[in-house]
Amino acid sequence: MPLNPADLRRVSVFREATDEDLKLFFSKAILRTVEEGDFFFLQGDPAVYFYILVSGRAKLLQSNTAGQQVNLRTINEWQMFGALGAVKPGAVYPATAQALEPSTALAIESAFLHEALKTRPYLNFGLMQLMTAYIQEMQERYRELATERVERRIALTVLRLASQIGVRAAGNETMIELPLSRQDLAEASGTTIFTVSRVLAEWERRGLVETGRERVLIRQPHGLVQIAEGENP
Amino acid sequence: MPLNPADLRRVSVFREATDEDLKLFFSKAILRTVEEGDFFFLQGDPAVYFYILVSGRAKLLQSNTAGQQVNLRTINEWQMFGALGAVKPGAVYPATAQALEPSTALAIESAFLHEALKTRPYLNFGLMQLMTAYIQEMQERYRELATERVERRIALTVLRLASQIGVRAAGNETMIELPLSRQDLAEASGTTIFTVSRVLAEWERRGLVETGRERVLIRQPHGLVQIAEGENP
DNA sequence: TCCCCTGTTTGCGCTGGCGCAAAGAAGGAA
DNA sequence: TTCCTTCTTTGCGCCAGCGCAAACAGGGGA
Repeated sequence: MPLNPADLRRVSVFREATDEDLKLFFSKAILRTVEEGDFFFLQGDPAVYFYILVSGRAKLLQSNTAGQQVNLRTINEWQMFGALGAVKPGAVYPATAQALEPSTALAIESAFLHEALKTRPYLNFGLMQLMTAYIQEMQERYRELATERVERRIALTVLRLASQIGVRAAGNETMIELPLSRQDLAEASGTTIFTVSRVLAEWERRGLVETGRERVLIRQPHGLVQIAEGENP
Repeated sequence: MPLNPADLRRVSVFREATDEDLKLFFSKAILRTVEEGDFFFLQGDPAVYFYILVSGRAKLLQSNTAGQQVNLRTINEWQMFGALGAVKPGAVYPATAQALEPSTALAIESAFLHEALKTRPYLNFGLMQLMTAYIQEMQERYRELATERVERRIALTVLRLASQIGVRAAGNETMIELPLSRQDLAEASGTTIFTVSRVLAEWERRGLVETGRERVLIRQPHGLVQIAEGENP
């Protein structure tokens, strides 16, 4: 699959870019290929590059000193990640980026984006939009984690991930396929794989989902929405 | 206390502003006074204004449908808040801002900031710095909430708040005074006032803190750091 | 000074969800 | 096909922390 500068326009931040800018950024980009489970960067590394995921899927995670992990977000094709370093030169990545499948990404030096920001208002706006949306998502998730019970949290997480990285199941309008392990869901909803497993098993008994190894198929999105929102489910 | 445009320079975003810009923003500002417990804005209101706290103290909080609250951040003098609306015109406040003490703030129309951003790179940079720092804090807090036990979370919260809004106790270098109720601490650390009360009582027994009505005095910051970081306290 | 309001403490019981261990599937490699 | 690895399930026990209720205390107003 040969990439060309115009592909960059699929990245939200570059939607308004001129063709010249696209060429310029493209010429500065290095293509990096990463195996499933390997890392684009580690929490604490100097944030020299930012990335644009071209193919595959990745996750941003943070670990505490004991090694326990939480998933901060899941990255889809044509999304930017690791861009915080462009704002604060000399910063380190506050999280780790790990490939969920074999993936490729364009790597561009943060310093280059940093310079570009000075003269291109559309970039500033685009980045701020991204950051704003992300802040809002994190605030919501924080509230959910603090106030909601596990089952609801898992439902909210599954629905959120479905809208972000889910794909419609073949031959069906409403069914959504999620290629995530119990571990991934546990880390994304702030619980353990045991609890996720039990909750999904219960949902399967009720016909809401169908589960498999590293896979969740949502059969009745509406049922999950009810659990996620219901007053006393 | 008469305010003048130069005071705006105490706001991080305006540090690099020209004197003319300060005058301009100042001329657009309305001074709002708010009683303790009252609101600058409510979650869901159209984000027409952003604010700069001039005196007092406030908190940003979010509630879920059942009315349970979480504190997102505590706002000190000369900090901006409610500025997300400037990025997305037509947005609503994603959180509620409530005064912790009698407070005053300058209110400026978001649309004005939005326009100003188009021609003033320093504003873009300043705002992004703020947003970046806030994203990192939220990510950390999210991880803490997901992976740490209550006592450690409370210690982390108290230390964080101490650095953000604490004041040195009179006549002592290391002791820090925090004017927060158990309720505030519970909402900021994602637990209940009962648990906060019990934990603080235990710390007081150990001589780490001194507590009072809506007040915590940190006697041994180092002791709290140990709890916050200790492998197996 | 007393009263009232609001915040805090504490005892008690309970349970949601964690954590381990061990067994059970599902793929992949050879 | 068989073996091995990795992921998932399930039973079981347990306890951290929640939630209620009721008593307690501090501070401000009259």
